[in-house]
Amino acid sequence: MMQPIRVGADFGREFPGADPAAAEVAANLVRAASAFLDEVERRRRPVAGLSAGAYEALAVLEGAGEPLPGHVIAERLLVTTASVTSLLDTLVRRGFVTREPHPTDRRKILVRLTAEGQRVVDEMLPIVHRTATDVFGALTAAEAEALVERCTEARRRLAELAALPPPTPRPRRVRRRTLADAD
Amino acid sequence: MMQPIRVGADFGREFPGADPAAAEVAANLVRAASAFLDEVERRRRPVAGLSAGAYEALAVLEGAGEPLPGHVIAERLLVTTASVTSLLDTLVRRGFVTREPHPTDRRKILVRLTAEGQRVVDEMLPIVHRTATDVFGALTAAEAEALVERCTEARRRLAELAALPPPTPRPRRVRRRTLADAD
DNA sequence: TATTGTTATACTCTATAACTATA
DNA sequence: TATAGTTATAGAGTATAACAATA
Repeated sequence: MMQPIRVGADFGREFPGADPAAAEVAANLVRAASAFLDEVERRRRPVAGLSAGAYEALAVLEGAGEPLPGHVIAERLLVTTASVTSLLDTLVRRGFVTREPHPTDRRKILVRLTAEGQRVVDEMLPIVHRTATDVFGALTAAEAEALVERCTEARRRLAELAALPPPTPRPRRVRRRTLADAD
Repeated sequence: MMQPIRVGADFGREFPGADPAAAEVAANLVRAASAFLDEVERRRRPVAGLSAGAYEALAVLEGAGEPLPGHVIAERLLVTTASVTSLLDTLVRRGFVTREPHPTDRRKILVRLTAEGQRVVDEMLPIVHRTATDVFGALTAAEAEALVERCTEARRRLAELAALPPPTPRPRRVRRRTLADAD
């Protein structure tokens, strides 16, 4: 009952110049990734009731293996330092990290994982990996490697595209209906 | 310079029972999908400055080909009717949809795309498909089909998992470091 | 009673801008 | 001047709960 997301037969007429197979790949990839993240969040919620960003911040800290200044966390999370400030407010309030002064540079703070924070990470990371195993563990080594390769090529291409100015208005579309109501 | 996201050599010791290949597939898939959505948003922003949810709502309306009651939009978007109310407030204010009374069921409203809303959809959808073509258009038919298949299997598996109660605490993890700082 | 939609409220995430302290 | 962090402010998105109107 769970079928691939497919484009309609008139896709080519409606979107001249667009590749139907590419559209299907994109739709199916995005939906799969989104469903995966939903399942991770569902399983992870009971651990500490934190948002995805908060769990990521804890994982970054734990991955570094040492206290980190705020702007480094901001870089890894791809958000502004202002956003990190409020994220850390939550984590400090919940007792999962502490702020301490940087020993040599007094502009900086160091964010340190508490024992409780470490406990959260120790519960949370296996949940993520277990979910991955539940979802993708049945793939053959070749299938897994092919998937990783395709995703890496896509990320490579996307990194190039992101460096370009957004393309200007496309050829106008002809008529209606595509993969709209695929759920 | 853009390499696949890989787990560390000690992954197996740290996360007994977790499949390293599955973890790599999950990480690469999620990152690729996220980068794709970022690029779509970057290209789509100039069209009308709407959020992803607002564009999706317009696409749902246009895909249906007729005015829809609010709760149907909520179902398709997987959000509550309360969320749709505020989403529609924005779209009405911007002039992209109108609310009108349902002819027979006076509890309902019908949301209708305006000419301006139609214009937004006509500009926006080709941008999405063009992005897909830019990113995935170089795949062979076999590669594309394999990708679609793997994603569909994952969604199928995830639909099963979502129906289960979240699994209870996993075997404890042994030591530190995995795919933390892969960016 | 159930359904539809709105309002009220609250919380999180994120951003920009202005500001302080420090380098 | 540049960097690090905070505060203030704002806006989007989402949710739950209570409610009104209608079926």
